[in-house]
Amino acid sequence: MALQNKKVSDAVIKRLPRYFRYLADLKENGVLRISSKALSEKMNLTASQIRQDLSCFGGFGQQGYGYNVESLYNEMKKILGVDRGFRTIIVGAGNLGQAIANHSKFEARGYFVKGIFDIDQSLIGTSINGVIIQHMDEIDNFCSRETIDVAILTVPREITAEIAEKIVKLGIKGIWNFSAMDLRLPEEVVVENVHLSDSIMVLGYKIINN
Amino acid sequence: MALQNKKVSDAVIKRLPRYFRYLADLKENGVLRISSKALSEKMNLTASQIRQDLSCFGGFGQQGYGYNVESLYNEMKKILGVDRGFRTIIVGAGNLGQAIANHSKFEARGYFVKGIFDIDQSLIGTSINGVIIQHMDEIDNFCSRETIDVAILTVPREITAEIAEKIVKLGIKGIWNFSAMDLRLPEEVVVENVHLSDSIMVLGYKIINN
DNA sequence: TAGATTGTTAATCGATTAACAATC
DNA sequence: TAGATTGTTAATCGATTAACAATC
Repeated sequence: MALQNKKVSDAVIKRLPRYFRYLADLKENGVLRISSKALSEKMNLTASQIRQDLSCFGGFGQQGYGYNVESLYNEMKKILGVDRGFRTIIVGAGNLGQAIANHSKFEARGYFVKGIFDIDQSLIGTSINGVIIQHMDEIDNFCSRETIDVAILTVPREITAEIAEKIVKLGIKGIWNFSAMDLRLPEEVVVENVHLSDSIMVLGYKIINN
Repeated sequence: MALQNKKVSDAVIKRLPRYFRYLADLKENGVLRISSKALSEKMNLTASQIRQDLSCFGGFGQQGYGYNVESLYNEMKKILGVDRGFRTIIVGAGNLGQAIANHSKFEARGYFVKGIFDIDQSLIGTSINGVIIQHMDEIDNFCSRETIDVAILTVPREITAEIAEKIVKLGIKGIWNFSAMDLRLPEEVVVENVHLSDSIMVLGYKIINN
């Protein structure tokens, strides 16, 4: 019943969205309860690991019964902040930025796009998903008016570090970084990297060695 | 000097592209040699880990000297198959598929886009980066004419499993999967997932608990 | 009640770090 | 030669798995 007294390990954290996904799916399919054993078969994990993972956050199950899908789903929502929500800006409205802005799934996960920024004059003033693209110089103004939690950085590699530092000063709490570069920022800011070229190279390695 | 006799662990594999990146950078900056110590400081790892990791693939260093940047870079290129190259198709030419097709970086890593497929009639016949978008029904024909190594799946979740199974039959060796779903495929096919919504949710968790 | 299944403690496994002889 | 730094073996740390008493 220990509610996050010990620091939850990165390995566990990385599995949480996956639990969330499977629970959403089960709920969708009208499944009311599930045991760690049954879930482990679906997810290709051990039942033991599932119980260990969940016990980091509380005792959500019941002996002889298993877990109530809906209530575990709701717990996971809370743990991941889906219900809380995150006010988000997208910096860089190129192909990738646009793809993300158009992706409704993120909103369903609690990430609400409040602003989009670019330097391309042909983009500024147009809107994606109801959000008008503004010039990057407006970020400062915008972030002092609005409280923004998350910045999604889809800008060219060369300017990523500079922009990251700028938005950190504006009080942003987390950065979702799509540049193939590791940011070094003060620890009050969380960075989550999506290194796409790293990912595809792992695929390549595994193909060669499969 | 053991050349991949023991299976290289996933933890090591995931770090390889990062080594590649840093080595490319060092080379770019004209650095000729680097010690595990110096590299560890740049990469925020331990020197010990770097030496352990590299020793999975061979003895690339020299006592008292360190590693020759260019030759280690070239080794890494080989290990990751960058020099070898991978013939690639993109299935799904929506925002994300287009973003990837336009991203020159993947070509620099050895991933050459040979075909792009979609079902949207308004896209078919147009081209991205010199590659004409074809109807998805053409995948079979195309893949029997051309040998394709990698398929990048940027299609809606609902049809991902179906398409994955289809292309597996066409002899594809690896799938880069962008759908928030885990594919279960025969083990002769390698799958690398980019679960974007999983990634942003990890960011959210860390923001809440930072 | 009997069977099922939890949460947790202990055992195992694997990955990271430390130490050091070998040697450039 | 002396200093630096490797590759590797051993020690430590952490994550996963197994086992089981508690209990629904």
